[in-house]
Amino acid sequence: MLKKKQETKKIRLRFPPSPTGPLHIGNARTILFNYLFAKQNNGETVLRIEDTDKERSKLEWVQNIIDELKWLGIDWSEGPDIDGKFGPYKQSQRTDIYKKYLEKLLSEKKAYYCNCTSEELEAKRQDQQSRGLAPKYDGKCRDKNNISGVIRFKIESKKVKFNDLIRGNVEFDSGLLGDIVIAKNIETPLYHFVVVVDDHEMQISHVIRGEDHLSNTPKHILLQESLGFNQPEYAHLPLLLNADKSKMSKRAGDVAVSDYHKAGYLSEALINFMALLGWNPGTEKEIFSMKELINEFSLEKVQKAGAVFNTQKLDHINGLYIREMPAPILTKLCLEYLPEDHKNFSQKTLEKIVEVSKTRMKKLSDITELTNLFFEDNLIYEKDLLKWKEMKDADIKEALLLCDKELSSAKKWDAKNLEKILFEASEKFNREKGYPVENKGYTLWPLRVALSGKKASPGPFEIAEILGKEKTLERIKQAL
RNA sequence: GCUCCUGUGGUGUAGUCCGGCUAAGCAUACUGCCCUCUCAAGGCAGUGAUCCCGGGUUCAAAUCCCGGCGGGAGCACCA
Repeated sequence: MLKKKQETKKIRLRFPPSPTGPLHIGNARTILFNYLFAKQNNGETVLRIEDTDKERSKLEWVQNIIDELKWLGIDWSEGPDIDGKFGPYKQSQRTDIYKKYLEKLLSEKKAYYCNCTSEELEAKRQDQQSRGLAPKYDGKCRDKNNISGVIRFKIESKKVKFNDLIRGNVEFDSGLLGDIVIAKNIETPLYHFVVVVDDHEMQISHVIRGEDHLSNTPKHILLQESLGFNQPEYAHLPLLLNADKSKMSKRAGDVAVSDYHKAGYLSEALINFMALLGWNPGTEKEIFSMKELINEFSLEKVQKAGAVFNTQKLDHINGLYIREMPAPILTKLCLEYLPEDHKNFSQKTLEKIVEVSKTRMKKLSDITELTNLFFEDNLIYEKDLLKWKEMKDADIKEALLLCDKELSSAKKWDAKNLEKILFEASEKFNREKGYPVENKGYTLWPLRVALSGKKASPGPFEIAEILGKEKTLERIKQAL
């Protein structure tokens, strides 16, 4: 039945962020689902900036939203940056359109001016709540014929039913609502009103939004009915939750896409992870490119319960993408997390550094800590760290001396050859000292610590190859 | 308080519509083993869910019905 409607009607989705802050991760996920649904159905997408709240909306946030969406690989067919046939795409520039409909409602007596004071309203609200009633406007100004004040929309008391593509049939009693304010004045319409007008004007076919809007839907439907608009299809996505299961937008921590961007998450990984929050393909596959998501996404497979945003899983997926990434590209992305003097290193060397470190990375920013050993002139570490198991200090020294000697005469300076040389040295050393022959730790551990200054690092051969002969021998001497 | 949505291991989820094939699959996290000079990565294994609870229907229920309880969201001259 859904199919039939779609055949006759063009699929048009909208991305409606509000520029009162940076692009929120929950918002980004909602937009992603809109995007996937649109792309899959060959539909069009509209980026609509919901900036009717002049106090809180800022231009810089509009830019942040556009930048981060593009970074994520989400594009749109119409929007404030590229325009389109249903523009303008910032609500703050659409006042005339809203005004027209506002006047229509007013003249048809479907809306009216109200000049109750906020103190008065607040008192009534308190009273209603204390009596166990849902707080709602009592309709005092309904028939007063005021000519100024806020504009209220007359909500008729009835059962409002609609079909949600994810939740099925949903029913609300609009009698519990009370007349809602749809505009502060004729020039300043409010959210519920503009959203309904714009969705109609922009010919939006499907409204896919967060579950927090589920109980707002009857207001929108009533408004549509009064205005004579068609009703779009609705789908309400489960909310993104904090670890304590509260709504994620109410968290103070990292909730902006730009936070994750800066921390070094890859856009592909973030997209993959976000898609899995509330959706699954019904198979055991869980690594998806955007292209695959577009093919395999379906609203029917969207979960109904809220999904906790689990950073551990994000880290895992991100690590996976990092490991899969070709060295040149990964290196380029890592550049900004490397110290300034990385410019003294050749592209080839930087690639090697990244290559030997990438299995340890969860995020791009990890590269800083993981690779500082390659960029520092003098390593600072406790001499004790050089000791493998219960080795004697004298033996550590001897092991390092041996490494120094063998490496000094190495002809081919690459990891593979160095490994061969050092394995032989290790065997020789263990035999002389009476250590277990196969345990290479007696030489390799002191060597690796001498080269890295860390208890965990890439192997000594890789490090040596990257450092080069001169620097390698220098570090060994410093450790002695 | 009222309304609506929702409820499978710590987390994301499969299975729920069309009851039995799985006393619950996968992934993550955690633990251990293997690999190994270390840490990762990789391979293997394990801990962890009486499927929110209580009734009912049935030969049989995570799956159907009823009643509770828990969680969340919304009830703005914010969006």
